[in-house]
This record gives sequence, C-alpha cells and structure tokens, in this order.
Amino acid sequence: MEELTNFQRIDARGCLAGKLRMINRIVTNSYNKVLRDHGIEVTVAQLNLLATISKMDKPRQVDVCMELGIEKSTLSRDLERLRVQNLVTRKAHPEGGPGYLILTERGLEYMDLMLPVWQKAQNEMKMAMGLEAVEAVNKLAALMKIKYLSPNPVM
Amino acid sequence: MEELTNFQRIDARGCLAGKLRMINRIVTNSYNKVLRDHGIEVTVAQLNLLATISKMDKPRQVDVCMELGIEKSTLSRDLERLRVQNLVTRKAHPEGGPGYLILTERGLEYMDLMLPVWQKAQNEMKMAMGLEAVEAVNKLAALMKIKYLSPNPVM
DNA sequence: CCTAAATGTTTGTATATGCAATTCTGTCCG
DNA sequence: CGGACAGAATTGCATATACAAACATTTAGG
Repeated sequence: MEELTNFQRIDARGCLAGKLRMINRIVTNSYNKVLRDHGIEVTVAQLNLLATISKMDKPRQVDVCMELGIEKSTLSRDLERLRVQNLVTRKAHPEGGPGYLILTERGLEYMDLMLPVWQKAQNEMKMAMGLEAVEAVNKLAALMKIKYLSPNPVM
Repeated sequence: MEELTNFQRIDARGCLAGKLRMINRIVTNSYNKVLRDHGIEVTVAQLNLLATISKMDKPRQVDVCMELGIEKSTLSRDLERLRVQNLVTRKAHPEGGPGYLILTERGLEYMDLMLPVWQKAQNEMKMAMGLEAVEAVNKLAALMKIKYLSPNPVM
C-alpha cells in the first residue's frame, strides 16, 4: 500500500462543505448575539421558521420542510419549541386533513417586535460581507433551492 | 400600537442567515450522503476536523477553535467522538503545557481512505454550484476568517 | 365497507453546536 | 512554599440537525 504524500491528502481549506459550515457558524452566531443582546428570546433559526410560516399559505409541516430543506423530524421538534412558547399553533382544515400551521397572536406580535433587531443584525452582516458576497449568497440560495428543494429535484 | 403591514414584516426569503443555514444543510447532507454511500463512517464535519488537525502544527484545542470558528466546548466533544474511534489523540509536550492534538496511525490511514470519496462529493457539489458560486464561497470564507477569526478580530 | 397503500407526523438515537459555569494546570509573586 | 491569577479544557444544559423506525391518517380499490 503506497502512502499518500501530504500534498495529496485532503486539504481542509479546500473543502466547500467545511467552508460553508464555518461561514454558517459565524453568521448564525452573529445574528443570535444581536438578538440576545436586544432581549429577543428566540434564535435566528426560530425567527426564520416563524417568518417562513407567516409568509406561506396554510402550510402543512411537509410544505415547510420543502421550503426550508429541513428534515421532517427536525421540523417536528423545532415546532414543538415554538409551540410551548405560544408562537405557533396548528389549525384543523374544515374538510379534515392534517391541518395547517399558523402563527398565534403572540407569534405575530413577536414578529413585529423582532423586526428592527433582525434588521440590525442583517445590516451588520451585509456590511461585513459586502454587496458582492451578499448577492452571491442570494444567487446560490436560489440555485440550491431549485436544484435540491423543488418538487422534482433536478439531480 | 400600530400594526405592521405584511410588507414590512420580516421576509424569511431575505434573511442572509436563513439562506446560509439552508445552503449549509443541503451541502452538508450531500457530502454526508456520498460518504455514507461509500462506507465512510465519519461525517463531513469530522472529516474536516481531522483534515484541519493534520494540516496544523501541533495545535492545542484553542488553536483549532480559532482556525475553524468552533466554540471550545463544541470542539471538546467533537474530539471525544474522534478519540473513541481512535482517530485522534493528544500528545504531551516535552516541557509540559497543555499538549497538542495529532492524528493516530489509524486516523492517517482513514484520511487516505476518505480522499477519493471526499473528492467525489466535492466534485458533485462544485458541479451543482458552478464555478462562480464556488469562487464566491472561497472568497467569503477567506473574508469571514479575517474578520471574525483572527487573533485580533477586525470588528 | 374494509383493507392496503400512500402520505404525514412523531419518536428513538446520535451528531454538531453554543453559553455559562466549573475544573484543571501552570505561572508568578510575596 | 503557597496561594492568586490566567489560560485551557470540561461539564451542565439547551437548540438544531438527520436517519430510521414507528405511528397516524387519508385515500383507493375491490
């Protein structure tokens, strides 16, 4: 068995997944710190989930999963955390079916409360990243959504 | 208390953190699936940690934390998982001190084993993302590292 | 109508992550 | 020497995540 040279070995600095994971850690922590420092009691992950549900039309859990690329079991638990905070609830469809998700009154109020704080976090991050990078992330997110999260993924 | 219009409310689709989190989920899952399908028993997160340690010069845990932007307690547990798989170990410095991390023999062998599989995952993702996006991620990662992970962060 | 397949949700188990608090260790000073 | 301090690592607790398996529900077919 020939040994690999050091040059051949995996260079962590070249791993796209590793880089994206690092960027994600930094950005998530940055938003969470701003939220925390302003007394907001939810994380940016929860904020995004709330915002997504509020923008969708009577979504079931599977619909939200598709929209965000989250696994169904993950969403189940994320929702439970929001439910105990009385931020989301589930409404039954008149003609049966699994029912749909909707923000509670408190959920809507909390969204209003969070808006300026989120905006601050978002501005800071845009500033740090620069316009080009922001645009690149926007484009990449759109592309990934099409490629991986469409009803019939293009793979 | 004036109500906010729907237009004003946080639009999840515009949240940079949300987008990066989604991209991260997709990319991480994609790499992990390739690794799993080829019998590799570590995740891309663990692969990156191994690769990072192997490239660094006798790093302590704090050094690895700085390099990857991982919290010290997170790293502590990540390392424990690698340790029980006999992939990393800690060596004591001759003149005392906290000692440093190093891959075990098995860790090095496993790196060699993973290389082609990682390469496949990386190629697939580069293909899906396109050259421009790949370059954008590379640039952004470099920028974020300077801004947030330098000894004296530029904030 | 009643079962079987399909669809949707939850649960069991595990990894990856961060904050706060604690413990460990090594150094420096009196 | 012996504590106080500083730096490094771990531990307690909580969230976010995924895979597999179980459970629930809805819908088709006979």
